[in-house]
Amino acid sequence: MIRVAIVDDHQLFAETLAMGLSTIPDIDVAATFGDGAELLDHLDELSVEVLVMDLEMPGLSGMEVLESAKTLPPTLIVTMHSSEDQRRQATDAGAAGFLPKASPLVDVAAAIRALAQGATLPQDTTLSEVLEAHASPVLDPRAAALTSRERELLVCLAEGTTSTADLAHQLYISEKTVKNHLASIFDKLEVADRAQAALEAIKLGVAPRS
Amino acid sequence: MIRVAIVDDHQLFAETLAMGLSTIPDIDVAATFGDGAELLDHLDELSVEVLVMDLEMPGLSGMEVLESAKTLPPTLIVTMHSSEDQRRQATDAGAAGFLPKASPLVDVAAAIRALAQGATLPQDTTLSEVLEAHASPVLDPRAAALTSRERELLVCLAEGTTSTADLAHQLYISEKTVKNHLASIFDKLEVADRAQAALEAIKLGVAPRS
DNA sequence: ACGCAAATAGGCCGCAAGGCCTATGGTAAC
DNA sequence: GTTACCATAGGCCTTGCGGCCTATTTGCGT
Repeated sequence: MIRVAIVDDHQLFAETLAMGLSTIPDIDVAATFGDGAELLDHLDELSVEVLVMDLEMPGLSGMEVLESAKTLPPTLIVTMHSSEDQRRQATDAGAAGFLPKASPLVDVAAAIRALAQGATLPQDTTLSEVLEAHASPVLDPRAAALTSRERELLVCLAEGTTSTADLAHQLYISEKTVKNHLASIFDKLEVADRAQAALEAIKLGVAPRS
Repeated sequence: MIRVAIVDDHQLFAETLAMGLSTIPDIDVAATFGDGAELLDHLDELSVEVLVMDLEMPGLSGMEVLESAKTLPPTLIVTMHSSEDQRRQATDAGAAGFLPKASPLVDVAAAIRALAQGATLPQDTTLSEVLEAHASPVLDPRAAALTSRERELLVCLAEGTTSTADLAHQLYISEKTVKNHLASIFDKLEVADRAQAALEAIKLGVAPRS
């Protein structure tokens, strides 16, 4: 779980980005702030691993935060007007990555993973390679232990197919096999029943959030 | 379920706004588009009830869309630089509402509900009253039939407390009562067991999405 | 060639879950 | 003051779930 803080003066953007990132199973949004001053007031208490910040902000701007604070976590700049100048300025000031707000969410997630591992984002054409290398979420060890068939079953479960008979029909296997798979799922996810398994599958990103 | 389309050239914003709005139980995001031309190409097929659009866009801007298209659904403008001029221009061109991107998500949701009912957002101080009037989601009739105690039980369920005994302890009631509540929940939500009830509770917004 | 894990399938058993019924005290509506 | 609904609680019964075994076939790695 990578702990992230978001700093952006547009509340709607900050809020929805927080929600979007929260749905990614290996990213946890610890807090969101409206400007740099707020951030610096609370950063110590939060043990944040990666910072996601806008440059344009009222009060303390992102640029000023980068320049003033010495001990920031690796910081990803996500900004609207991404000129070459800004980019250079920001990286000179200590930003570990720089993405335009036109990027898709998966790229932001990939960038966060890269920064969490101590990497910095290149500004040249190798950027897309770095992002692709970190494209897939780091699965929880419990979820990683699941076999492909167990994952299929979990998806059905999380979509509301809960009875043994229905699961058997939907997967073209016998009821006995369904129960076997379920038993090993319960074991691996450390849960007691179908209900908990379905909820856990969604939390871990194994099944989609409808 | 209010069907909404989002138009914004900043993919990250459009994507996360779509996710954020999707988590609101009475709002359904039918599609997102990157500029006005894309929107106009597909709008007919989608039967969208409310449009959420940025003004600043490459290609066909929001302003141009408002002026060119005659038969748009009620349109909410969500923009970054909200000057009085822009606001007047947009409403003159047919926008039914205007909010800055600094607004919280709940306000956007409230505005969408207002527009879906045919209202237009006022620009004066009565705006907050209108938003407050539409602040709470229009609950699914099935969820609306639940009693307060049944909702409490569903929240526990959706958070992973699935056994009768645990539920009884957590709510300070007997196991028998838990089963009674569950039975009426199954009846009202039209589900068969605890697993489906937990999933449905999250879908309907009765229980939080952790 | 061998071993290991996954996917399939079955048997057996005990307990919990879900269906269906009655009942009582409290409270809000009319 | 009567009606209606909610929250509480219990009994009874059947089915299905989950726990614990064994077993066969397939495929992958070495």
